[in-house]
Amino acid sequence: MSSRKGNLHVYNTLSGKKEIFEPINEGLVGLYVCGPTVYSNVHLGNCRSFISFDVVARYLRFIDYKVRYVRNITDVGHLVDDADQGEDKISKKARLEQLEPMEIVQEYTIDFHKVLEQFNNIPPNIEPTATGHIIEQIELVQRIIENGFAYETNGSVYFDVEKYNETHPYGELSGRKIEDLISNTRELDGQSEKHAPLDFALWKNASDEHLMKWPSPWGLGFPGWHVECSAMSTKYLGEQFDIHGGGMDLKFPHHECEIAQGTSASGLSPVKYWLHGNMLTLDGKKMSKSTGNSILPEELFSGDNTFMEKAFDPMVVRFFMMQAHYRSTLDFTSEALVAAEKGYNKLMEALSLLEKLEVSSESSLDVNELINSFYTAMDDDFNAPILVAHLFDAVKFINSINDKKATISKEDLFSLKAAMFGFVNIVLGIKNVESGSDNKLSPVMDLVLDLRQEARANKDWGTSDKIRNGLAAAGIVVKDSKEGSSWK
RNA sequence: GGUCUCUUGGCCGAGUGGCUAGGCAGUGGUCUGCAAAACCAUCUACGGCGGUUCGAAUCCGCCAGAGACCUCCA
Repeated sequence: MSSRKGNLHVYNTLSGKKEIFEPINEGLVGLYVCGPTVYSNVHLGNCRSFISFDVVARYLRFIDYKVRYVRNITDVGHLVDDADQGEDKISKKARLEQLEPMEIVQEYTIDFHKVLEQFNNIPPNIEPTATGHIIEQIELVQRIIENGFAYETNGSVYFDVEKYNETHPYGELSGRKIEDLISNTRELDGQSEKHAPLDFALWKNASDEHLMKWPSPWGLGFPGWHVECSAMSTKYLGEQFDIHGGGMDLKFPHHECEIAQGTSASGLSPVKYWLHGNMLTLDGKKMSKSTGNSILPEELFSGDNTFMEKAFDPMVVRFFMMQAHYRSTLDFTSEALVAAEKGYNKLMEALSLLEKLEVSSESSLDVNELINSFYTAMDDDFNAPILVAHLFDAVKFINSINDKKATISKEDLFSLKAAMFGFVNIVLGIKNVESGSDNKLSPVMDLVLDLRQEARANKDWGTSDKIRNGLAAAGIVVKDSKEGSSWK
């Protein structure tokens, strides 16, 4: 499997094209993904991003890389819009609810973990918090000042963008030119402290009413908007690491600033491959909490929402997301979810059928070629939708074998089982939702189906159909085949 | 206003110069006591106009529409 490593190509936002993936240290991958700000429940759009990068981490490991996956928890609020007078988002909510800021942080961190677990995401190896790395952030700011790329004003420290731009291209990630940025700058609070409107805060002086603040060489304050990711990625992955992921909406200014901070601190561009996931849309518009155009995972799983006509299992939602490429927007509609649910069930059916197939001396299809297509799909910038398409090729093949219209050899069945399990469960992270087949129900069902079978043998269709319809009403589907009846 | 991206069949969604994407839905058939499932076959495409090319959904230009970023946001 390790021979697969050289084939992976990833789309690097920095270069604007697909590049062959070659880690800085052979066999090892440093992966950093921007985590959530824990001042409210994560919505589905946030989840998509974390699920996308979960698949990235999973596939890298699947092809035998040792991955250190770091994803931060932003528990220091970032500045909000002008109306909030630069007030910290987390402390604002804390005062509104008469709670300690860390109480809020705790509540939503737990929620975040719970939701991602429902989506079957694998936790990152390190999940550092911003408040736990204030010292590292201060040290980073100091280094940037020492290198001449930042200055202090009234207890706040700002990054000197124009100075940086003299030697490094500010805007290289998001494809912006500094002249355009300057001409488009809006008047924002605190601008009078800056030498130039484009400069951004590395450290902010805290007002008296500010709840979250720490001592620093520049007085009491709190870290600026972008330093935490730079400080923590450097600490755990080094001054230069392989992959940095995040949503498209973080490209500018957040990731642009991270590049500027990292480069001005160490002299090295911090990230080799920048990967950006696209937005989840609802009614064709970006899912966003602030516009009310969002849905919480819980609401989706319970069906308690105004957008969807029914409830959907987390695994169905995850499968739905896998049918779209991570760099494309994905529109969330009830109709599309229903379709995905059916496709998901079909895939799961085939997977369990794999355990019962009869083998032949030869295979009527090139199984190695089929399995190879799974790898090829994922090697092409984690193209999960293509992988899913090939998985359905396999589904068709499996069903045909079951119908005695195709054959598979013992060796090929072994390989196919391993590959299907590997790509569906391990790579895509999709597991089978157990449907009522618990210990107590099972013998009861055996008895019921046995009775029905007797009725059918007597051509007592009335009784037979009554049983089937009754079970259907209870959500249990009975399927008859030549070998007997089964249920789920 | 600036920068960028997108527009694929009933729905979702891949593909980026010639070769079936796939899922769901539809239609016809096989199987079945009838269903369901499955299998086989089949239908509905590349926003509009022009250009490059032997050939374009795919490259170029213009037009229309949508979206993202420019401000915390995955």
